[in-house]
Amino acid sequence: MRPRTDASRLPRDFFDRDVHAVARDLLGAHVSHAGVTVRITEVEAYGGVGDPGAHAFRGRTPRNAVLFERPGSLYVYFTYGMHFCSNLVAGPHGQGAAVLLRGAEVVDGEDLARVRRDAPGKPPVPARDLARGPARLAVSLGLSRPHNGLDTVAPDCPVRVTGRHADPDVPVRTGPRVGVTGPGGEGDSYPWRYWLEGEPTVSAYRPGVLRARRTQP
DNA sequence: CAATAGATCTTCT
DNA sequence: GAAGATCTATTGG
Repeated sequence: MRPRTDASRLPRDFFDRDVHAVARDLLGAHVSHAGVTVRITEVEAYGGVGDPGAHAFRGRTPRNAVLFERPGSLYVYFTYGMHFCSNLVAGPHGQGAAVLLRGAEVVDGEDLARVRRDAPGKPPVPARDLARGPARLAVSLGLSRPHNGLDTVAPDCPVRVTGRHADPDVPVRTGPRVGVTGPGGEGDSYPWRYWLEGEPTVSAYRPGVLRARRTQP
């Protein structure tokens, strides 16, 4: 038997490339943390400064500072008052580009993922929904604020990114990014969402919608 | 099944 | 002050 080649951590060079190449090649890769391993089936590319849909669009701020760290860094942000989403910073260094992890299949540690995802008194979450959607994925992996900024390339990093691109026989599909409003969302200019065709763990497409006001106009 | 509203709070303008 | 790279429950067809 040949030793498994997908057990090694993806190196800096993997991440220090164009964000679209990194996004495509992350499909089928594995991410492990805190006893759970997932296989990535859906991602989105965010181009950094110059990409109207990206957090880095208006340059570096305290919140998005990690986007400007070394490629391979983990950018975890808090949104909608209750959810965390995770990204892997891509190259070139300093541009602010990153790949949002949007959907994955739990391939190890399903019991742990279930503990994190199941709500008391409610029916159990179907297996395919454990990491379907960026916030659900972060919950299954146990990722939140303290993990922001971790360097996944480092040998001792608790977050491991392993494996390579997807099975060449499985087509990669592309489309507009989910939940992005205005320029950078729908339209032909930013079909920057990538997923593996036929995977049940790919999140449902939902156009960006402006939320209704909470207060009087 | 599709559409919508509510939850909840950080961030930047 | 307002919007946000979301999720869930609920309502309506």
